[in-house]
Amino acid sequence: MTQRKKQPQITRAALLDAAGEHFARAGYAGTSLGSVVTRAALTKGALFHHFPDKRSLAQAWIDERLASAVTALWLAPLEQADSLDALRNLCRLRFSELAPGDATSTLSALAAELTPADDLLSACLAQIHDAWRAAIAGLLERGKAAGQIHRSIKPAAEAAFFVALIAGVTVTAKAAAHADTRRACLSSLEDYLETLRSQSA
Amino acid sequence: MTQRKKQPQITRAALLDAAGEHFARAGYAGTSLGSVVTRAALTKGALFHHFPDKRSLAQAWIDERLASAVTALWLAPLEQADSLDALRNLCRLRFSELAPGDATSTLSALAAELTPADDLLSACLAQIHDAWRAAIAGLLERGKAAGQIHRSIKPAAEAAFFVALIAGVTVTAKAAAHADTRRACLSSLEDYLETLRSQSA
DNA sequence: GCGCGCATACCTTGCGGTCGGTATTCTCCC
DNA sequence: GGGAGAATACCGACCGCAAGGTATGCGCGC
Repeated sequence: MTQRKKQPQITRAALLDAAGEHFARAGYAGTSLGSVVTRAALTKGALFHHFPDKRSLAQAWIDERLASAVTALWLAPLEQADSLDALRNLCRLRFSELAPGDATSTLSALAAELTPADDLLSACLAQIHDAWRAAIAGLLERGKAAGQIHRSIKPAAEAAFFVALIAGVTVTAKAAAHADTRRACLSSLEDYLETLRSQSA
Repeated sequence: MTQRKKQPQITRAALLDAAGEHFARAGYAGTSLGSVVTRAALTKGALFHHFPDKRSLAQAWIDERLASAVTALWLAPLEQADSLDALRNLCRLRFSELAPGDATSTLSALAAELTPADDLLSACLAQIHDAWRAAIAGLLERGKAAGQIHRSIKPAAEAAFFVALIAGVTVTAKAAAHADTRRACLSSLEDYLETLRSQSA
C-alpha cells in the first residue's frame, strides 16, 4: 500500500463523478460548474485547479468515465464472442437496464447535443462510437469465420446499423412510459439479428 | 387577399424561424433569446410580446414547425402507400438529404437533450415520435393487407424499430465525415426491410 | 384617444472564470 | 535528520458579462 500524500485523485474523481451526473441529466450546456462543485462538496478553486475550463472537464469525463463505461457495457462482454446468441443475450440484458442517465443514453444525448466539427468533444464521442462499431464488427467477422453468420453480410455496415439502433432507442423511447416501445425495439432487433444467421447454422 | 392591418404573424413567424435555426444548431439550453432576436432583426420586446417565456417559444416552434416538417418529410409521402418499395425509396431520398440541422436530426437532438417527464417539451417531441411510428405502422398494416408483407411481422414493433434507427443514424453519424456510416446504415436498412416481405410476394 | 404591436432601457440572477491566500507536502542541502 | 523553501492542493471571495425576464414608452391603425 503506497499511500500517497493526500490523494488528489479522490478530489478529481469526486469532481468527475459530480460532473457526470449533471451531464447525464442536463447535458453539457445545461450543466453549471457551480452545481458540479456543490454536488461534489468542493469549491471552484478545486475544480479549476484540476481542469483549466469546462470543456476540459467534460473531455476528461468522456475519456475517463463514459468511454470505460461503454467499454464495460458493450465491448468487454463481446471481446471474444463470435455468436449471435451472445449479442442477443447482451442486448436483452442491456435493454432491461436502459434508463435515462445511464452510460448508453448519455452517450447518445451528448452526441446529439454537441455540434460536430466545432470542437473536440464530439470527436471524443465519435471515437467511442467508432470503438463500439468496431467491437460489433469484430464479433460479426468472427461469426462469419465460424460459419454461423451468413457470408453475404457486411460486418461494418451491420455494426453501424446496430449501434445506430441502440442509440436511437435511447432517444426515441427515453421516458419511462415508453418501456413497451423499448421492448418492441428489442423484439424487432432480435428478429433482425436472426436474419444475419447463416442458413446452414 | 384579406390583407390584415399589420400582420403580426410575420413577426411571430420570423421569431419562430430564428429560434428554430438556433435550436437546430445549439439545442435548447444552448440557445439564447438574445441571439434569437438578433437573428430575427427584432427585439426582446417583440419576443416576449408573442411568447411568455423561452419554453413557450420552444413549444410553439416544435408544435408549429418541427411537427409539420416531420409530417412533410416522413408522414405525408407515405399516407396512402402500402409497399415496402415506397418506404425504401423514401429512406433513400431522406438519407441523401440528412445533414446537421435538418428536421429529422433536430427532432432527435432535442429529444435527446430534453429530460423526460420534467417538462412538456419532451411530451411534444414524444407526440411527434408517436405520429411517426403510427404512420410507419399504418403502412405496414396496409402492406400486410395487400399481402406484400409477411403475416408474422408486428407493425407496431417494426415501426418503433424503424423510427429508432433513423433517429440513431442522425445521432451516431452526425458529422459530415460519417457519410459512409450513413450509407452503411441505409444499406443494412434496405436489407432489413426486405426481410419483412412476404415470401409469396 | 385608445389599444395593439413592438422598441428601449433596465433589472436580477447566475454563469464561466480569476486571483490572492493558506495549509500541507515534497525536495534539497547541510 | 531536520529545517528552509518550493511546489502542491485547495479555499473562498470576487469579476465581467450574458442570460432570462420586466417596465415603460412610442407609433400607428381603428
